[in-house]
Amino acid sequence: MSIDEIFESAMVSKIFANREVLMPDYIPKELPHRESEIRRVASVLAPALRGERPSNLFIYGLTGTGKTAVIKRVMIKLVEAVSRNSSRVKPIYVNVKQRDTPYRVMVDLAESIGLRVPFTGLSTGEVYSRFTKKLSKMQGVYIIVLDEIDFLVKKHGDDLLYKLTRINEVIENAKVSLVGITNSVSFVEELDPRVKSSLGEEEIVFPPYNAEQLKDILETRAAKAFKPGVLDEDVIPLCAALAAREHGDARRALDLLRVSGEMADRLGDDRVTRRHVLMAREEIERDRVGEVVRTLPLHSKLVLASVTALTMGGRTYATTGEVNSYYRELVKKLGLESITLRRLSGILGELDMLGLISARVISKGRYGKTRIIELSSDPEAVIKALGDDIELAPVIGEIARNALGKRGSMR
DNA sequence: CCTCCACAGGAAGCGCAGGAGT
DNA sequence: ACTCCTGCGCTTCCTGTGGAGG
Repeated sequence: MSIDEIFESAMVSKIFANREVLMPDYIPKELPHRESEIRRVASVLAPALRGERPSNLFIYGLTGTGKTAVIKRVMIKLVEAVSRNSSRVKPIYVNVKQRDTPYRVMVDLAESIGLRVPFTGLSTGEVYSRFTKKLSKMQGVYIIVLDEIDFLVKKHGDDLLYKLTRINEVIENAKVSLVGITNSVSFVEELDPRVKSSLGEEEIVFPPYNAEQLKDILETRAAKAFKPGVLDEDVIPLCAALAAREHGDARRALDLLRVSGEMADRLGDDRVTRRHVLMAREEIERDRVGEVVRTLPLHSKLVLASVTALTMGGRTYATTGEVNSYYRELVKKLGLESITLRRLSGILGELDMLGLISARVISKGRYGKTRIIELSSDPEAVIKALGDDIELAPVIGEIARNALGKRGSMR
């Protein structure tokens, strides 16, 4: 295929009419099965149009239940209403998971009102006071949305949150209300009671979608995204069913549908079939694993490599102690300094949170307490991603060969 | 019923890089 | 040039603990 042909075929898809509609950051006009949530959010924020401060709002719901889409949709509508109305409302959206330190969140907030702040070098307090100073001189209602706020609190406490809930006492003209969005319901219990009561003036819970509802969502999007008649009839139900298994995550369902389409496109097929969905599912998993693994620090990679090596072949799990001794051998081979057991234990916890491994603590009575560690992602994807790190090449090669050997002997 | 293993996981703090202000 | 700030990966020191074996 010539370059021209590649570009040509990339421009005219046989499958997609408008792929954008399936992208994670696309905010649709219609959000099926979220009508009542939209109404509630809108009615909480509506006082902003009269120049009053809306109540602070807390939104709970698992990932992919439409929290972000709903709040963004309402904000868009709010801004539209404002331009007709002449009052001044400014929504500020920060995804805390991507900016997961108090400092970076403050930087985002500051930048959103037109302050220029360095990404390091100042104290958080300094950025905060510049922020309030500027805000004092401004007019209007500011709605600060902190998405996935639990990540910030879990790692750095609720200090910043506490300050933000009290910001109205400090500033003069502008009014600020907060919208907190969280995936974890239990997280609220860990908050300072003052923060809890202030932030939870209004609360809305987003229930997960069931397979039927996911189907509706996929169908409305698919109607815009795909050319007519390219989807096999069992594609959407399959995407919906697979995502419903993952606690009704709409984002996963949409990803699956989009990647299925991309698969068909890439293979030059005219229709999207069940087969493409199954391929898409694997590809998504590989991508996720690859990306997470690649950004890991060196010793985390080594720990992961140890877990992988130990859990391949006959063994299904390893204990912390086993991982530690394997890890120390790897380190020795590479001529590096090893980390302590305490740190290794912490890394295992982190890898667990990232979903690369699954670890649960058990007691073996007389023989102590330990973690039972399993690899919860595709070993080949992990090895491949680890192999991209040149520093690890010598040891990964051996582990990979070992894995292939063991699999071969099992056949 | 008590012990004691093999760790879990909290707390504090260190050294470094990147950067601001003075 | 100097001090002070942050995040990050890490260490040191520590207390806590489920349950098999005595």
